[in-house]
Amino acid sequence: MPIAKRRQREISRIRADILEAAARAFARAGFRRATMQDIAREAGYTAASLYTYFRSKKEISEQLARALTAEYVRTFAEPLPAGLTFDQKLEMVVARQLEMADRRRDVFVSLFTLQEGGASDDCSRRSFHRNFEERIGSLTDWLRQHAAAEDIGGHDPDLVARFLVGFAFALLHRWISVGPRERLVDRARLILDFFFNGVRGGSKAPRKGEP
Amino acid sequence: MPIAKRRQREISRIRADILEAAARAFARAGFRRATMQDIAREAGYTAASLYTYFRSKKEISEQLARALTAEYVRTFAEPLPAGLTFDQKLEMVVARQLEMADRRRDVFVSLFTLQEGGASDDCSRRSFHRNFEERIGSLTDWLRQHAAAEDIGGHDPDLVARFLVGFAFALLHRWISVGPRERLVDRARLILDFFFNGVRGGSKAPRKGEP
Amino acid sequence: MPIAKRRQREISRIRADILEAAARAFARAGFRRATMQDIAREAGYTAASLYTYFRSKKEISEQLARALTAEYVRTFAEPLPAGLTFDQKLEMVVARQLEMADRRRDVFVSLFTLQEGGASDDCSRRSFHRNFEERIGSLTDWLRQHAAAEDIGGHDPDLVARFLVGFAFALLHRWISVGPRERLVDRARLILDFFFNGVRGGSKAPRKGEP
Amino acid sequence: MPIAKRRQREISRIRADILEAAARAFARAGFRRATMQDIAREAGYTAASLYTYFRSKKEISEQLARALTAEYVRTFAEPLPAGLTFDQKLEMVVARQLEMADRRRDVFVSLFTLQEGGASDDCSRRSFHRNFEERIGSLTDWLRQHAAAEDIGGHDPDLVARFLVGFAFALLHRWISVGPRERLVDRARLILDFFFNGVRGGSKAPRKGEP
DNA sequence: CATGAATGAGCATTCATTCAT
DNA sequence: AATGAATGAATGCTCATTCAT
Repeated sequence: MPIAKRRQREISRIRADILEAAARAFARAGFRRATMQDIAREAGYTAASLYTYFRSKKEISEQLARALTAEYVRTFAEPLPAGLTFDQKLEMVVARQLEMADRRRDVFVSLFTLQEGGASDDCSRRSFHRNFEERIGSLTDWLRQHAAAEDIGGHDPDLVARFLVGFAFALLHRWISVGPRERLVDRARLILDFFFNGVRGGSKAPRKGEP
Repeated sequence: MPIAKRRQREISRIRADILEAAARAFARAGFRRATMQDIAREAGYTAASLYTYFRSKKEISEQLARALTAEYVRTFAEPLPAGLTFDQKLEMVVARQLEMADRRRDVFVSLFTLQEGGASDDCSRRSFHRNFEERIGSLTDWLRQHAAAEDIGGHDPDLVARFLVGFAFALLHRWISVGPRERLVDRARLILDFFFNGVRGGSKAPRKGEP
Repeated sequence: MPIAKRRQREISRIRADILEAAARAFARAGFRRATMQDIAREAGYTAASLYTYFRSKKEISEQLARALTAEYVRTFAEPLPAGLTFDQKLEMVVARQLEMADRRRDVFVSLFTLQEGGASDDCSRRSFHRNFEERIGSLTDWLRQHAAAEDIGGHDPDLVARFLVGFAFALLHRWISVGPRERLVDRARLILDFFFNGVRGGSKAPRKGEP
Repeated sequence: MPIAKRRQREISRIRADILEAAARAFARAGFRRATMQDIAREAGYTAASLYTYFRSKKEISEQLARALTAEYVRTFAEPLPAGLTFDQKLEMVVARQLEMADRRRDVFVSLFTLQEGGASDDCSRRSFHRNFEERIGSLTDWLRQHAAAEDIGGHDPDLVARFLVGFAFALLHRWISVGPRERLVDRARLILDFFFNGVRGGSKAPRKGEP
């Protein structure tokens, strides 16, 4: 039945579209404020139609969080070239993540905004938090696997992971603030420099005035 | 008319109490989900009574944001001992801020959560954002005033400021996640170390395993 | 054109099937709560398909009521053996009706439940009521035709008819309540006894304890 | 605090009013079809206001069913003059019930219509059924207490109770149908006659043509 | 001043119905 | 003929806000 197959694909496609639309709507207005109408409008449907593809607003946000997390985690899962030093590996991973953020702009803002939770009840806050922590956790795991203790100065990998995410948060916010005049991915080296060497760190390259 | 004066003070006191209550309510449930009833219960009033002191929920959130920002800015404004190096000054300022975060825990969570906006309309999002940026701005200004270019490695002060806030975000989130088993302020040195020297930075002191 | 004829029969058959399905769905959930999906599932179709055979949910319920009434009325219309006394005739008719109730259990429950109306507007309530009254009316007519005044103690046939239906209601409800451990038709004699002689009536047969 | 007392009474009064309004609305349109707006309009409030007094539509219907059942049960609970025969006692009880039906007309129709249930889920159907059966049960109990076996011809009291309710159903339906041209309570003797002696029973009084 | 009560504006969700395939 | 998908019209319920007491 290639027709059923096609249908299935079509449905998956539409579900993905709706999730994208939801990401935009959530990014713009937050989870609670974004109404089903908003999401529907963004997706080119009516609110009622969304219920053909998702059982509830809650399910939309959960699946969105899940999808974002999955995409995020995938940046670690994808294999790295053999024979790289830790520093090189980290640079690649950070670059991948920033590239992803560049590519999925609206969606990425949700990542730090979904705090409101995936739904109306308390378990939704948990749901968001769980997802956020899942991301931290996957980065922590990656560090444990690829970094020797001296690579991260003997620090707790969980803390290190959070600092890295903190950098991302900083850049993302700037990006939101000043607009996308620059690609995040171009800042990968900067983050790494900061991360490895600190503000006055070793990068001898002459600094250009930042925009 | 000292009686009018007293009344005025009383009102200011109550307004401050309500803002504190709102901060707790927002921290617990997010801006949208926290109802006027929630705030009122937290403050020991009924919802209707809040309207004696504030015109609307929006005004509450705005004033809260304003108050938080003011308190934050004050950590820069307060005079520093003369004759300190930049590094010492920054450590003091960071310590002050972390101490404030420790002291006003619930309130501080709002700072990163209020993203939902200060009210139902779009201008409220702006309002929150404006406040957030105001904080970045004041830190940037402080850096411009107190840091020579080489103190911050020739980087854009705005970027540096955001990185510092990124550190705070990282720690704060960890703190939310693992619970307040430790005071943030105790991590001031760690942040500074990281900030100045990076993950493998100079602090020769042996690292203890982080909890 | 025997093919058109066959098609016609097929359509009638399907319409009847759908009505049966609707009866089950209505019996289970009430008219309003039973959705077109419910009916369709019960009938082995999709909701959209029902519209091939009926213009609306309202039409379904109306036709169902009509069909039930018709079936009910048929219990009178079918000829009775000649030469019976009124009591014997009534017993036969009552037995026929109870037998019908036994046979079409689900459907029969609707009869007293459809009160909710045949549709969303007021005229549907009328519609149900009209059908209910039509049934009463046909029984009344039957009494007028077959009962001499003294057969029913000089009472108003309409009242007598309602009392008979009241008995049926009583038994039906018991049946719903205690489950179908017994066939209604077995109670025909009981009803007649009650009807003719009252609770302490003449049936000298020793009473067995009821279950 | 007589003021709190008064408030409490006022609230009880309003709650009772709303239940009455709900009874009218349900009687007119059935449980599902009657909207909160309908009830509110009937009660002279807006829909939102009802939520000050009841948590949900479901709670309204449950409390209504409870209240109706309680009022019904009270017709048995109230003491009867000593020294009456069973027949006399039953006549008094039946008269009380019919008088109640006369007095609370709208409410009483609900009694046989609420079938749709007290709410949207299945437990509501149960809820209604439970209430209906509770009424049957209380009548059954009353019969067990006051009727000797020969008083009810050795029949199962549960069955007898249902027959009595069947009579009420019959009259009530007639009443709805032909309008309230007569008071139900005036028919108490008729019911009793029928009940004790059947359609051709002993009452020698000349029958008048029924309206 | 504090509050109980009332309400208008919304919102998530359901469902009968339509229509292109 | 059968259906998956789309949708307008409701509907129960929430909540910020107002107001009389």
